[in-house]
Amino acid sequence: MPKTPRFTPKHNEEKQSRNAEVTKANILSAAIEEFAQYGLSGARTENIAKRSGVTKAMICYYFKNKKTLYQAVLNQLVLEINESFEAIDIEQQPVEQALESIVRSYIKFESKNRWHGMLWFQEALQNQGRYGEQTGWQEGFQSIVKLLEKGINEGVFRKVDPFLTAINILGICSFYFDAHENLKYLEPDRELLSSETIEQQTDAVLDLLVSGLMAS
Amino acid sequence: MPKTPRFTPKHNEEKQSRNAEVTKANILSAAIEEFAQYGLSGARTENIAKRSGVTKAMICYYFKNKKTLYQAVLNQLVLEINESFEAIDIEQQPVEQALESIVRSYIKFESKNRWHGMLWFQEALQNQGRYGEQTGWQEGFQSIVKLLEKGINEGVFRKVDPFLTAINILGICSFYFDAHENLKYLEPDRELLSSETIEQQTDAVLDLLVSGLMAS
DNA sequence: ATTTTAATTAAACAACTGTTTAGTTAGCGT
DNA sequence: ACGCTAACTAAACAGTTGTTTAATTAAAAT
Repeated sequence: MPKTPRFTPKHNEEKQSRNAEVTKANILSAAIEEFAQYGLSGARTENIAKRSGVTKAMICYYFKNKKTLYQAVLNQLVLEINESFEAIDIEQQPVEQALESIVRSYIKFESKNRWHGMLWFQEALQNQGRYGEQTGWQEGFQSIVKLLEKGINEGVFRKVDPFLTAINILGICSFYFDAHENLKYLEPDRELLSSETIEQQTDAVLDLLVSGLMAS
Repeated sequence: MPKTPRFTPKHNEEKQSRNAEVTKANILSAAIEEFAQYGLSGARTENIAKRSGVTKAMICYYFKNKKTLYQAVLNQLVLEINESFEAIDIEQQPVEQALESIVRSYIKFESKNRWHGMLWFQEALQNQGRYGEQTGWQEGFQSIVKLLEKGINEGVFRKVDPFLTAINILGICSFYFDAHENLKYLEPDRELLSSETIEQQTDAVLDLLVSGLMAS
């Protein structure tokens, strides 16, 4: 069994040449980027190696092969999304406020975590790892549906189709980031990923959704 | 110089074994599907060949190589989207009605033309062919922005950010189709691509957008 | 009918890419 | 300080994939 190497105990953890955990993590995060851009068959192990500053052999050393690495990436992402969203308590807050906090945290997640949405999209396009069937984000989706139903029953939201509307909410939040590389040419001056613009976008989304959903 | 073979003049154009135009078109449409799913580097010429029922050699015979074929696909798609949207006259109609006809025709286009949106997304993810810079869809986008500005000036629409809102409209319309392979697991009973559900989705989108945008 | 040309294919080729191997080195434990 | 083990590398290997070649066949032209 492998003994777990620790960070350099003295001085600080400046640069440490050999550390299994670290390089493994480096490969994984490089792989996320590569797979997010190019998908399973389009990704190149060479690129993943370069991105993480190791040789191709390391990938097989730690992850057996490309496909296994891809699965590892998928699992990693499921973990990350779960821990990001389990904190939110929708049940307590009033529906309008709950909607706002969901949208805010989802947009924040997408902006901090670009690769996630992109990889999710690759999965949608190619559907190889059956990411769509994985638990985790499905529950998140269902909680949006529930929230909408609750709001409708309370008479706060208009009578929309909860399922389709939940999809559309997801779409509004994701599209801006996932399609960014194409959208950025539209108004080159406006830096779409700057924190100010993201702030404006968040407001725009909330504005549109709240006005679109509220009764009366 | 190649003489252009015509369709069989007599009887009908049932099945014709050898016809450059037809096989070229077959390859092109097979390539659209393959590239839309797997992107440039992920696509396999072998698959494109199989999908179009010819040998790999034909691809190079007609399109030189994979990259050139990819460019041809991109050009083809620009043509198609242009001819689909140049017909719409937004200027004349009242803004609310114009918005509705844009959304309707955009959703219809996406539903009839699944690969387009998917390929556009691949471009967004990998940004290799600079599809985002290509003319055509940018103009379409600008016309949505213009429409929103007009509606705001007339006091029909609320004072939203026209640029961001245009992106969000696009997002709502696209996401449903582009992410379909992941969304379809959410409610397996509901056939998302059936004409009824698409109809419902169109109504849901229009409902959300109109309520979200209208003043008063 | 025959010739000619373009469309098409099968198989070889070449380039690329994922995986393995054998060997090297850093760092920990003693 | 020394040796052992795990982290790591370079290069070879094997499998895949894009492209080319040479031969074949269908259809148009004469």
